[in-house]
Amino acid sequence: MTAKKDTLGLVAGAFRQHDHAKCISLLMNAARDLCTERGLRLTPVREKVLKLLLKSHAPLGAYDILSELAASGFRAQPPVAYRALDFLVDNGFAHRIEKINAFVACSQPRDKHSPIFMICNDCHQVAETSVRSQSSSLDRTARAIGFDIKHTVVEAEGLCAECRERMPQ
Amino acid sequence: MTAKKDTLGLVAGAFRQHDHAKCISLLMNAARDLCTERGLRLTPVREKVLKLLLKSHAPLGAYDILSELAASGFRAQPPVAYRALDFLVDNGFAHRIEKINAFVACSQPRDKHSPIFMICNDCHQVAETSVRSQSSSLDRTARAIGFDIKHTVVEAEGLCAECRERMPQ
DNA sequence: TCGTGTGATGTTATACTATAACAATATTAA
DNA sequence: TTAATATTGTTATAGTATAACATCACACGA
Ligand SMILES: [Zn+2]
Ligand SMILES: [Zn+2]
Ligand SMILES: [Zn+2]
Ligand SMILES: [Zn+2]
Repeated sequence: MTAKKDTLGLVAGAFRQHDHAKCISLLMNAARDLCTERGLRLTPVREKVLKLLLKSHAPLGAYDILSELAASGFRAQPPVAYRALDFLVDNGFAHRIEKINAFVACSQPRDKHSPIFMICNDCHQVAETSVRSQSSSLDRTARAIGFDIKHTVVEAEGLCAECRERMPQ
Repeated sequence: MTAKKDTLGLVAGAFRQHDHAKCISLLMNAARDLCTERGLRLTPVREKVLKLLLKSHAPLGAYDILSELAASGFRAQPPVAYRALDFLVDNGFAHRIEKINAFVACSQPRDKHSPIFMICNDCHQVAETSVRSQSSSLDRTARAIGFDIKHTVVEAEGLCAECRERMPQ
């Protein structure tokens, strides 16, 4: 019960009322600052892709991004999108969602974390939460068998609370 | 500490010494029995695909399976492999591993479960474990935000104990 | 300032993964 | 038997991702 409070604190914007304009500018600024701090280059195409990901909390496929880049006057061959996405993912500004071959902006780019995604099959929005703890089944099992985890994928698909309430019956 | 014992009990064959011939025949028989019990048809192509998946604990891509089907005289258009795999996955005889677009035979086809995969980047074997409990971070978070989970993807990639020991230095 | 090395982008081509659509056949049940 | 249903055969195409190599931009020491 007390744990839930903490967990809730980590729930990203999607599925929750929030000031999304503020959400966007906050994350955009965070990215700019982090790049400066770390000597990374947030080039025009990289910045544009991050902006596209931040526009909503719905995940975008690489080819969705490619179309939008083209519409904005960028070069639009697949490697352009994939390279920008690789940069954003490698540096923690975005995550790849394996289940749906899509990408979302990270909601906590400052903290190293293992993201957990809840993918709503109805509204197609995605909520990001994360675990910093070593208490997940995954970590416990890995330790038990001596497996050294480099990266984790934790995703759930189903219905978000809002869509469930809106459901017939 | 006591929990680890239970967790270990769920670890599948891969990464552990085991009688793999027995492992294969056990799972093959389980599939045949379950199909009989449930009125499912383990047709030749479906049985062949399951055999291919059971041959090792390494995951196979759909097109790997397609080649092997062709080599065994089966028709070899993509839908043939995908349909057989869909049947096996839908009925719990195999799982899809999202991170690597590949398939493995399930190691506990009798029990409904949410599988967890540990994918070794060196030997490319995969160990399946599972959680029946509602105690994972995923379940706790889902309950906290009212998200209704239909399916989960939990995968870790890294190095298995054996490969880590074999590593230079 | 000029090279020079590094990283980033441009571009073509291709590889890999998956499904739509419809025809043909086999199985099951009325 | 016949009709409904499930499975398989086949062609074509959609969707996702990367290899390879050319060119360009920028940082930094000479
Ligand atoms: Zn927002
Ligand atoms: Zn994140
Ligand atoms: Zn085995
Ligand atoms: Zn399983």
